[in-house]
Amino acid sequence: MGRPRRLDRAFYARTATEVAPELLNKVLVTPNGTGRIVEVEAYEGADDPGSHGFRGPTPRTEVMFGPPGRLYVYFTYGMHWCANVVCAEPGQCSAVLLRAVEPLVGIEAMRARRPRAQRDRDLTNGPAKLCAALDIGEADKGLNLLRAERGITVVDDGVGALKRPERTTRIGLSAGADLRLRWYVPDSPWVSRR
DNA sequence: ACCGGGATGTTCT
DNA sequence: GAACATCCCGGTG
Repeated sequence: MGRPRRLDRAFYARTATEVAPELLNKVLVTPNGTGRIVEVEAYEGADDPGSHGFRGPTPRTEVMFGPPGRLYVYFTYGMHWCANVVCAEPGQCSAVLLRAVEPLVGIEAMRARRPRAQRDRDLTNGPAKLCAALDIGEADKGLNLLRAERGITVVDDGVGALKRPERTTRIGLSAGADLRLRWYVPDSPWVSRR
């Protein structure tokens, strides 16, 4: 296992549907902690009624239409931040929602930022939970993962891709609920749900 | 275990 | 005014 390597532009410059399963087992790095990605969902553009970009770019979603390797961060339900990795070439809409990570570094600080979590497995097993645990929010909108802007990036630490990731429909949608664009690490206790 | 509802504010119709 | 890529809590079985 070599030194951790930052994911590059070529990795992200494909459709989210291609990138998403390959993001499993990669490591999300922030100044506030790190976690292994164990659950993701792909969101495409015009073909995907579940995507925020389905009806074209808006001030909120323009990051998803921009260059790959940026962070699309959005605010939802009046309370929660969620984070996506932007994929594909500029002009296309494609992004991968980070739904769950396994804490690796900084778990004590994550406990402090998630005081309601009774068990460690509840710290980061949801898209808004992991953003709270790692303090990802408004300030991180559009940041460049390729340059580790604000200290945030995704690295490959050599663990390797999953041979057989579990694949299901996405969670929490009405439109596009039939598309099977969710992947997770089988048997991981850190996944949001089975 | 499952289920229902409240919190909370931005975005879009 | 409705919907929302969510989370948390309190009910019941």
